[in-house]
Amino acid sequence: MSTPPAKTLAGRRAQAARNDEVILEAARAVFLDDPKAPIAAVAERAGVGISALYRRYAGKEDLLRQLCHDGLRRYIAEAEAALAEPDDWTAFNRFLGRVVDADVHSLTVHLAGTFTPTEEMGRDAMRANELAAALVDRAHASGRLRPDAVAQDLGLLLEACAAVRVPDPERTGQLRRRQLAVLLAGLSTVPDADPLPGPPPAAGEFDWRWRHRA
Amino acid sequence: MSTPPAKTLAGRRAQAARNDEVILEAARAVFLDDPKAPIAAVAERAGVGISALYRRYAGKEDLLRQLCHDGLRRYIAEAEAALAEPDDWTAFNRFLGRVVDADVHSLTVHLAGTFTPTEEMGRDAMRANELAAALVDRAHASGRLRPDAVAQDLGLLLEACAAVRVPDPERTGQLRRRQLAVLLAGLSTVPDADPLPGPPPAAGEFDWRWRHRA
DNA sequence: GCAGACCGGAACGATCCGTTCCACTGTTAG
DNA sequence: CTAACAGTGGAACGGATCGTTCCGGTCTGC
Repeated sequence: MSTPPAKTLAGRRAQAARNDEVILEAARAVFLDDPKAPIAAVAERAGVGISALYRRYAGKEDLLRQLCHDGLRRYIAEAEAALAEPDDWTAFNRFLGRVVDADVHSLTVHLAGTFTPTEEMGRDAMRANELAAALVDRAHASGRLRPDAVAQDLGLLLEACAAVRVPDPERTGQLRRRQLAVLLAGLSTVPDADPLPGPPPAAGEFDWRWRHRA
Repeated sequence: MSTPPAKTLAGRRAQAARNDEVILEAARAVFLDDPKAPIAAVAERAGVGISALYRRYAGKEDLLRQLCHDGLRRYIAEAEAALAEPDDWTAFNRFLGRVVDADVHSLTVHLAGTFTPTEEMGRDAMRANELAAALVDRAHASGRLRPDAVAQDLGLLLEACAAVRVPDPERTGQLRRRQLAVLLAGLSTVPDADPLPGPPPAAGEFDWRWRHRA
């Protein structure tokens, strides 16, 4: 037993293990393109049958939840990585660039509400918020972030970038980077700027995604 | 004949005429909230039966098209009104504020693709682009708009604002205004700004909405 | 007072999609 | 070598949704 031929792609077991990844990858691509896509589309994209999906996930909701949780974890990982960066403003900058490039936000936002979140997700979401707030604090400390920007503005910013969409995925990435650059410039300190209008976004105002969805 | 009682709200005719508006208003509200809402939802919101809808529109697609065309006309009207403003930068500013407040973009973007556009809409879309380009030109002339911003950036900007969404519509409006303020600050001229990355959005890159939608 | 505009809403038919089920295949344990 | 079986493809099912049609009823305008 145990890897009879040492080759990495032998046997049914290995094939199955590889399918694990293929399916997740396909699901990510498909649901990123259309959050309401049928499950069959995922199977087709992955080049497997529907059974291969149902063997791994209890149902569509289960798959969606896992996918979304992965996105959340990625977000946290990027935040932690950015916090290791010594320069405050660079950390802030780098973090946003990474998150936008990884398209984490689309997953999180467009999929939230299509499943009932686990408690662990709730905890992770809290941690994500804390990390983001820490990055914003440091950005404020650097003096490069305009004083009336708040942590929740990150949500707005990421949503804005995720909204950019053209048929070609690569081009989409470029345009999102452009959008991000504009937004970052808008959030930067300038001498004679008018203050941002209206009450700033509050803490709970974006968590509604993690709860209902009538 | 002709208005036997001079009152504004008498008779079946008047009721019918009023329904015209009520239905359009309901349709706007419903499809703004969910572009894939069933037609029955519009009828319910309007407080009328389904027949009242089908008496006025050949089908769902017809209603959607009309709704979207109205949005386009509103966009054009706002652009023309803004062009009458003497100060270049103020015109640019005012125009965007109005369009964001009127939520024109949501209609246009989320509904496009759900119907086959008429030729007149194609012409109107062209005119809209010309007017927007004129506003951008004037904004450039004022020296307040950063030189590497192009007309197509308006599309990106409006999309970003429309992406902001919370349950309460009024609050949504406030947050969009905030978003707009950040974006405008980002598009404003500042002395030592880094140039915007990547190739700028090109002319045809957003017209794909007006064509297919597999 | 009657023809018909106008309307409400039930009913229909088509479509779509999540899930189940079963036959099949190559693998692995003994 | 072979009997079990994990793993799979994909057809089929049942439920839900939704656009559209249709019919019976009501009130107006002449």
